[in-house]
Amino acid sequence: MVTNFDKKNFIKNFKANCKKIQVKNFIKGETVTTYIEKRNQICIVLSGEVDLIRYDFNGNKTIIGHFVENDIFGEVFYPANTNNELFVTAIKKSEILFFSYDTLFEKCEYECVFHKELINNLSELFIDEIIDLNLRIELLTKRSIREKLLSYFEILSKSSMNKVFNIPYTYTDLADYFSVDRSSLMREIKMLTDEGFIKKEGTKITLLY
Amino acid sequence: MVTNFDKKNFIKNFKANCKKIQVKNFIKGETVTTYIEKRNQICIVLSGEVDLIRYDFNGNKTIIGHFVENDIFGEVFYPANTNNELFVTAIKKSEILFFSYDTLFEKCEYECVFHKELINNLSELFIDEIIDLNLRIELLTKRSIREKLLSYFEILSKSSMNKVFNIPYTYTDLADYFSVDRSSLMREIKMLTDEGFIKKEGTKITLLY
DNA sequence: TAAAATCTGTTGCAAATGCAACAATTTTAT
DNA sequence: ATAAAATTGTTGCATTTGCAACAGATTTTA
Repeated sequence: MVTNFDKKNFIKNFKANCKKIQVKNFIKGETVTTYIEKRNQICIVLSGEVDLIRYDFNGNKTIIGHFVENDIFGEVFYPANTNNELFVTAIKKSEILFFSYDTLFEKCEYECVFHKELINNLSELFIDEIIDLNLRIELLTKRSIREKLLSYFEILSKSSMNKVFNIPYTYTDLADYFSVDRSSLMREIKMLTDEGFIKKEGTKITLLY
Repeated sequence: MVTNFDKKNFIKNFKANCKKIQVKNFIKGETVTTYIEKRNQICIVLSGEVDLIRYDFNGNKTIIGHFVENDIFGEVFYPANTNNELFVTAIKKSEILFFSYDTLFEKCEYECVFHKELINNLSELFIDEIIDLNLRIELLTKRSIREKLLSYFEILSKSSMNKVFNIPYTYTDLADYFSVDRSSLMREIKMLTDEGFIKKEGTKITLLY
């Protein structure tokens, strides 16, 4: 985090105060939204988890983004001109906040002081989102599955300040996050294990170097 | 763009009005900045072009980001815990605006009305950055070089509203943008040409379908 | 404008990755 | 609690991609 700003508390206030927003609940499997150009929708995950899914022309599914509590997503952030069908599905029971970016900077009917604060804090959410995306790019640009894995493990290890940590995804999802074949990912993990770089128990990984 | 907001004009005003910023000039090859954790620096390209470069442990160079006029970049946007050396180099004569994100929301000593506007517009810059990053991820997650090329061509074609368009990079840089081997990229382009999908004259591409 | 540097185009071969398929295990839903 | 669904682990083989190397073209610099 950039500042000491309390994201969670901000979102709670946001929800309580601003009349320009909607909050909806979704059960697992439900479609939260589809990305429709020019709607300028922004969403924030209040609880639960959602995936941003792409189906390409031959029906292949790719998870483009994975959003958890306090993450921000929406069609505003997505480039136009990519002719993919994009939609967001709840992968567990989720509570999502919706608003239109366009109306956000309009004067609030209650002239609330809250608005200025809100806009400031929105920047923090944006920055967090940019950081997440840069992290993903950092990994995606690594040239081999091995390099991707080692970089990713490095990050997990550093952020938990421990040589032992848990991968927060299933291996199936991790393969998708790296955009590589699952069996190739498993093979590489096996090699890293056999070569003594890591120890693996389920999704619990221990760095041995 | 999300709104009718005039980014260029905003930056000009920003430069003229706000005392919390610095503007510096760089010649080709000069280092603009290095990413140092916790400095919370944000930069905007006023003119010219800069590359965000990563050198990994075995000295391989990767262009992580390419920023042109009005693009925003900086250490604030970059995940901590990645132990890479990151720095930004001017690839041509460039004028760069610097400020610290932390001081941005502090009261301006001149109490300028400009500040509120500035913060609003900063969001637009952030959103543009997020869109760029999502576009890059969209391409990076395509599973083959062929798919990457076709998606990219599709985007260039749509945004120029023409079957004929120019790739705004050298092929060397394009390979790096896709994070693939240059000769493999050239090979795939040759195959697309031979199979009659595209016509190629230098970096000018014509879609034949 | 000549020399240096970079970029393009190409290839053969090696290495990495993807694909398909399946059994075993674990998780989720009824 | 049990059936259904999803995930894991594995392999052989096909395909894609990377690597190295080089000559020719183009661009940049002095």
